Amino acid sequence: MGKTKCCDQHGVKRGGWTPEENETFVEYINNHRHGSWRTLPKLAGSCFLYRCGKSCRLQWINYLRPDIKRGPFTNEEENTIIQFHVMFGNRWAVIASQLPRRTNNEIKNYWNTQLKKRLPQSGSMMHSVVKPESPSKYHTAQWKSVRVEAETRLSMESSLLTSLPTSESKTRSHYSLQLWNSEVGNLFRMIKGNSVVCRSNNVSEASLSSKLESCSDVTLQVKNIESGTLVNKSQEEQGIGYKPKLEDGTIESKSSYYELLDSSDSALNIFLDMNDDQIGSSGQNESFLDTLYGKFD
DNA sequence: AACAGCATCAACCGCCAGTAC
DNA sequence: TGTACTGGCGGTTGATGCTGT
Repeated sequence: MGKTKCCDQHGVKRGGWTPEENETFVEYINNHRHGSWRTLPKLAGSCFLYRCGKSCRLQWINYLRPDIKRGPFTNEEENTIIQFHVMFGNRWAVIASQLPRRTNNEIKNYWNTQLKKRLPQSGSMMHSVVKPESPSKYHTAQWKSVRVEAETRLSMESSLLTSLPTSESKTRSHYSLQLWNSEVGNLFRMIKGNSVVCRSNNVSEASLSSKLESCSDVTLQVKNIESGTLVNKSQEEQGIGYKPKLEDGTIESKSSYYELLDSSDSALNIFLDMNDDQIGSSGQNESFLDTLYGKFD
């Protein structure tokens, strides 16, 4: 539907807010509460502002609200951001809800200017996917192809699931988070529309980059997506056996590889077994997490 | 001291979903 | 039921400050 830009009116001021404007604005809000943002400047009349309501709202939420915490992010806040970004991607509002005194904008800026730079660059994991004509087919095809790809790469991720101390791994939320943080979860999120570079707190940059490096060694041939068949089989399907590289460049033993494959395959199947209602929007709703938890109860 | 390039962050833009009419 | 309005969100931009040469 066509919408008029709220700031297209004549006489609407733009740009940075002056201290006087801020002061008057806060005073007005304290006396009247904001009500409708769009009508606020009119209601406020000549006492302040030739600002559009949207600008007022933003200024209040991001700058003037009394409960905003300013200043550098603590390590704890940083970890929270990273953790939730892994789970929810660029859903700043969701992440901000975990840091109640921080604003979406602040978190977004902090991510883009600080945290993002520290993350390793992901390779093009979807490079071999053939893009069908319709979005729904594309969605299905992506998921199918990534599942196949995942099956060739699970060994690298499985160690995350199997290396936890027993006591820790028994905590369902921790395990679920671990799973969600895992490459399987990452692949799943990519299909759901979040192209997020996954970085678990439990994975060092070195190991992750090692993983990504080894990923590039795996050639994936998934062409006939509609029929669900593989035109060209990958090496391990031909019995050659894919051997993940370790950080020191050595090759992981075949036996451990196959042991690990099992657990991650199960993990992938858990995601696959969930329907869209359970998953919700990128897996952020509570029923999704409950469903996920339920898989381990 | 002057300039260029980079980093930061406040502010804006466009889109979307919910809601009122 | 369709349209318009509003609030909210994420992406992007531009002004400003900082740093290196």
